Amino acid sequence: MIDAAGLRVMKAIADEGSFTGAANALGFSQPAISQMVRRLEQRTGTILIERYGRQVRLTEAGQVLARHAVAVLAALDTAEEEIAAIAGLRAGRVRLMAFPSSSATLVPQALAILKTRHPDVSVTFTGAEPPEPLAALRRGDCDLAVAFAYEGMELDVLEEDLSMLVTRRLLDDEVRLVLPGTHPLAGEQVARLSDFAAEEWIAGCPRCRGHLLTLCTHAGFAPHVAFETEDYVAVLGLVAAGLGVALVPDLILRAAKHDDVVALPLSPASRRRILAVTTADLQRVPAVAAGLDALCAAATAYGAAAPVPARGA
Amino acid sequence: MIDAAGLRVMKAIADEGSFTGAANALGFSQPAISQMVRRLEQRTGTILIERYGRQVRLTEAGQVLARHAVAVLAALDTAEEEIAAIAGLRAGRVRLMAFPSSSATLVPQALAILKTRHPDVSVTFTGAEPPEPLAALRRGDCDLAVAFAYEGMELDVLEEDLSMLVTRRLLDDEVRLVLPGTHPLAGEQVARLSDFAAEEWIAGCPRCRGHLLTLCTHAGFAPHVAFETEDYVAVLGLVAAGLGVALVPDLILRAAKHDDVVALPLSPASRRRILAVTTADLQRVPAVAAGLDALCAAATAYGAAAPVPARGA
DNA sequence: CAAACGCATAAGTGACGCTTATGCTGAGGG
DNA sequence: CCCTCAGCATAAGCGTCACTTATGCGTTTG
Repeated sequence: MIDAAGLRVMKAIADEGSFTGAANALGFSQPAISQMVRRLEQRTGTILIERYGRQVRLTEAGQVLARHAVAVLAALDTAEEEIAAIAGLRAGRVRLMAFPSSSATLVPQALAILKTRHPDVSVTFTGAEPPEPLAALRRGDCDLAVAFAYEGMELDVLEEDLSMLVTRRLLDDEVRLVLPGTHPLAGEQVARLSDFAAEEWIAGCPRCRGHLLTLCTHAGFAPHVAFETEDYVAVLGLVAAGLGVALVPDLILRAAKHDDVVALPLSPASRRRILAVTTADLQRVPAVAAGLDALCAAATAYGAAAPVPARGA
Repeated sequence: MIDAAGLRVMKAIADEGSFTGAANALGFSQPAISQMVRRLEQRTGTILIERYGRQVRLTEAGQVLARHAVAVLAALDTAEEEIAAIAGLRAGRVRLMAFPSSSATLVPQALAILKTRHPDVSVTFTGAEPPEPLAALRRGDCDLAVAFAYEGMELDVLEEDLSMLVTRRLLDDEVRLVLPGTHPLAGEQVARLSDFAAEEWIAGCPRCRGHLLTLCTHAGFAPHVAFETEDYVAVLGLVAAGLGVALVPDLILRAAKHDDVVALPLSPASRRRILAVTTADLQRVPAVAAGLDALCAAATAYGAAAPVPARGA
């Protein structure tokens, strides 16, 4: 019934004291104001303006409208400003979720970059096991997720479902074989899996374990998995203690170094692909896009840096 | 940029959880909602709604809009309600002004009627000498005025300027000659002015004095005005004390009776016309119209009542 | 796997609201 | 006292905005 335009007109008339003045102030022609007022009057069924001679005055009802106009227009302006702030990255929010082992390296770097670039964007981060980040993304509880996928897996059923989501490739994380420094093959340049068929194996997260099994199957043996833990620091500790060997992604090795272990590139090489995931719509939200960019920047920084040497520093 | 309709749509989507639900709630078709959202999004330059599969969710910006929507729409509703209250006489204001001698009789009666009929309409009354009520009306400081005009005056210059104002005739107030009860002519049925050419005269307000002079001129003499006061109680007191005679309107005699005086009808009769005055626009304001009606009702009540008897009760 | 549900898109159309042009009336000045 | 200016009202014209119906495509559900 009453719209913002009408209120704006009433306020302009109250401020300017005339239809012509209001028209100039609002960038309309004078008849436009006349018509607007008439429409308002017949919509409200009340006379809003008293025409006396060639001056106009607001009636009580007109003053009511003009008074409410300031509140309504102010609220509208506030809303617009908040929207503009979100659009201009002077505000806004990104809710990031990632698998735990990314939390040590890539994510902190990305968060730091984002904070530097856009200090007013608020970021929340939650580490969670797959497929929780993507589930949260689908539920709307998260704006941006970091996921990974082992490449070369024949069975896509093991991969997470990426339908209706958009991904951005962050970096290819080379998987290395970690063995004790005292191991006979610790001096090699590369590691062939078949040479370790008789070893005891230490497996990481469920999907990493699946990847291990797949690779070993290709190499012609079934690994004997002696230990299983999602804590990669523990994995390295176990290896250092000589309790077995493990496949560990390079990204983790950079964060969790261990002096007593050696990490050899695999031959043939195997990588896991690390992806940023969001939805098509959220991708266009400035704060999310900024978060995405920050992740990419952090990833390229890692990619540019030399991979860890085979022998622990 | 953002209008009330857009906010209403955003709020409806937030409440209903779907475009279709919002469309039903607002009485629109579903594509109308789609288009509105798209328009809002390209106007704000921000994505407001995240379409995931066949469900829709508000983005942060969308939530901002929905949140402000409740405030803005509530303010709009409040404004509409206030206007409706004014239109429905559940609120509103009448600022009444009248010449002092009306304050004792007509105006209190009218105010009582108005208060009974519309208890929620707020009335303010100010007594003021002419032409102040009409000046206030022109300035916009008053909504309704009570004025009077002596009829039969050749010179309209003495009357108040009624241009650009609308009037409503309330009642014709007969002017009587007031003389002491002990006066030789106190027993007559009517009074001929020429019989009082030698009397001392007591005059009322300036315009009443003008009227007196006009009437006496017609009667062929120039009155000797011994006293002048705007206080009609004082006039009656002076007459009762035998200090002179006076012309006093019937309306005043009803309020200010005095046992020791006699009020005779004039021959030929003379009346002053009492008018309600307002502007064409204010006439259409419900509260003003109600005030006008109340004045008319009070006036007809007075007209119906028998005029005061010649001899004081 | 089929049906249903929900949003997006396209085309059409009606009406709402702004513009220019003009008239009328009151206010101010010569 | 008349003339001119200023300001609101009205009329006619027209462009555009927004809502409608019809349809398609995708996802979800039985």
